[in-house]
Amino acid sequence: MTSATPAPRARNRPGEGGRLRDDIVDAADALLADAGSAARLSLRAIAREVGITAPAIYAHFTTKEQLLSAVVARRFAGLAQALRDAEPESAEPASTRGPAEQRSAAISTVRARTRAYVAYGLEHPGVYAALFGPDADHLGLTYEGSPGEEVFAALLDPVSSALGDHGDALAVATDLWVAMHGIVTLRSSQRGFVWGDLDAQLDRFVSALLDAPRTR
Amino acid sequence: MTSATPAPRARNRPGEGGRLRDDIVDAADALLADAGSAARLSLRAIAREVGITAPAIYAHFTTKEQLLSAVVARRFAGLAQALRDAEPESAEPASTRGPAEQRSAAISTVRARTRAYVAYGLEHPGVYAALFGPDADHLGLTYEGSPGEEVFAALLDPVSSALGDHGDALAVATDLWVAMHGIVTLRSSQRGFVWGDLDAQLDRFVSALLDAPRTR
DNA sequence: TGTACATCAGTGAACGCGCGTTCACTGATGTAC
DNA sequence: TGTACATCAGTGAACGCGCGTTCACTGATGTAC
Repeated sequence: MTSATPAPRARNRPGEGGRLRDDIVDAADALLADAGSAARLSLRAIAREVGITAPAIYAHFTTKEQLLSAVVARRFAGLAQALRDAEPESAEPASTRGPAEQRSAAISTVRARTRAYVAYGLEHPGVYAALFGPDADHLGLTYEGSPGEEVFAALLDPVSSALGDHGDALAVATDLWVAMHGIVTLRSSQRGFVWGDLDAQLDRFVSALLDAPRTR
Repeated sequence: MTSATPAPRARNRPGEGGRLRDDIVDAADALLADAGSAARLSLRAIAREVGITAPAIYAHFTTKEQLLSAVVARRFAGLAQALRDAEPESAEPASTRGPAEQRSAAISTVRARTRAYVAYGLEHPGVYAALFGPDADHLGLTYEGSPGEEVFAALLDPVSSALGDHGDALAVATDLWVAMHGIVTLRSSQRGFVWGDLDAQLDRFVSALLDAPRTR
């Protein structure tokens, strides 16, 4: 990770300057993962991490904000992928399913994705804060609509499957998002509090909000 | 509130320098309420707001952190008081109550206090972030235990009354806190999201977590 | 009622810091002859 | 195989900024005689 003495960087060959761009984003991402928040992330620190002087960054990003946007966009995509990749522990074959089995499979997917979301947030609070924290909207991110939309969709889909016509899937998914966000940020900032078991807490929310029996 | 041209301040008389201390805390509090976060709050800005030079602050606070702690401590007390003051809309006389009435009264208190908490947070996101945000623990606040403890107690008490022996009051109160925190912070930072009705959302959480019938 | 004095609330200049950003430049590399 | 040259990735110095904090001081006030 970060070394006290920055490694001097071998200069790229002409035509390969683009490589530096990736290295810069990588370094910014690594620092963001270590540091507490995007606000504490300075261009100069990123340059130090890469082994470069700060002005060299301007060949690839016209502004600090633009660089941060690149980092955050990549992380958003990564989080959405992590949710989609999260599989329920005991996935059964999709065939020979009645409606009840389908509902319970969808609930398992919800559980798996909420666990993935919370794990992602708790592992790197600084990254999470950059995505969903107080200054998230100042980063100039412009997806279609809200930047968290792809992530939210990965939650809304299985909730819809689980509820079918019986319930307001949008409201339930929103409530789940709120609960997960609360878990990640409060557990990160209130280290002194006596938090119970994480999975049990998540499970309480999923069960209560989806009217499902608890698994633990 | 803040004026562009700071009002020149009349010098306190000898022996009355202590007055400045209160004015400084008031100004810092006002700026915190306006600004987004404590990190953006500078000693010099506070001094400007009071109509004083920055070094004058050091007569009353040895450090910026100590000043912020004073502000935050006062706000914590204010939030706890706001919760305790929150009364259910239709409070009935305490006499002639059976167990069922007592439970429903306790649930009403829970509803009232959660509404008060969320209202407090949404009205002043900067203040709220200073109390419960990512950097809250760096403020050097030392109550007995965690600084939010008095606030948490104001929530735990009615939850305990509502549940009696049937349920884990600590877990439910914790979940409610998490949900409220999620509501406040996500609604503050994700302004672009289509949030539904606030009271309805809060109500869903209270009902789901306390196994109570929904009121709306 | 008048003067000398001590108190002390608050000032003004200065410090060193890290920041984002600009600018003119250097010097290793690949290419053309 | 050797030399001149153009490219361009990255450097180094400098800018103005606001910050927290320090220090020696000023000058209005209340008090003692």
